[in-house]
Formats: sequence, structure tokens, C-alpha cells
Amino acid sequence: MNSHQPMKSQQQRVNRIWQVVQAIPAGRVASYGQIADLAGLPGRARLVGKVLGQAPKQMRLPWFRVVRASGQLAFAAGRAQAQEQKGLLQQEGVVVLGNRIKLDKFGWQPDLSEILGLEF
DNA sequence: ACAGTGACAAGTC
DNA sequence: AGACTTGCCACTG
Repeated sequence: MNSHQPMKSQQQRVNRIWQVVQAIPAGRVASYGQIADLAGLPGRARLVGKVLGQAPKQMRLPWFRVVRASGQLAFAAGRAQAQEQKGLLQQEGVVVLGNRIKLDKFGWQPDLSEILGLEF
């Protein structure tokens, strides 16, 4: 076992993902891959989808703010899940056209100016 | 052990 | 824009 690479339990990964998803501000959306990256799990976009599906409803996780990298909703247009997601997003002002969102308008990008220490 | 699956992504055509 | 391919990794039978 690589003792220099701390073993991360599956539960810890799940918790990291939930945290990041909670951090998405209302009115913006992020991609599965982006969530995975921010959670320190590059390349685990599919894991994010799985975890979202397993999250208990009572925790009020804003799962609907997570979409594909293309801006498409992850669910087929017209399916109940897609309709629900669309409705929740529109409630916070996100425009959903044909099962798709314009990421250049509504995509969430963690504030780089803060990370780089830039002032306004 | 191995093949199939999945709320994905990036590249190519 | 849409279809296909390959890479990805955890899970399941």
C-alpha cells in the first residue's frame, strides 16, 4: 500500500462531492467534471452523477445545478426528471431552452480574482 | 477475474 | 449540430 498516498474512503469522496455541489450559487450551473475537479477527484465525472442520485432528499442538495459539460441536462428531454430539473432552474432565473443551458451565461466559475488575490 | 453499465468528457469526422 | 470512439473509474453480477 502506498503510504504516501492517503487512502480515501468512498464515503469521503461522497462527502467532498456533496460539499462542492452545495457551494454552487443559485442561478448558476456547473458540470459533472467541474464538480469532480473541485472535489479533488479529476476524471470522476461519472462518480458525481452516481453520488447525486444516491443523495438523500432531506439534505436539500441542489443536484439540479449540475449539468453536462455541453450545457445539456443529463436527462433525456421530456422525462420527468428533466422536467423537474428544468423547473427548479427556471425558478432561479436560469434559462433552459430545448433541454440545454447556455454555459457562457449561467456557468459557474469559482471566483478566480479571489484566488489570485486581485482587488477591485 | 471479467464483462457490462453509468445523471460524463474530449476528440474526431 | 449529431454521431462515434476512446478514456475514465466504481460497482455489480
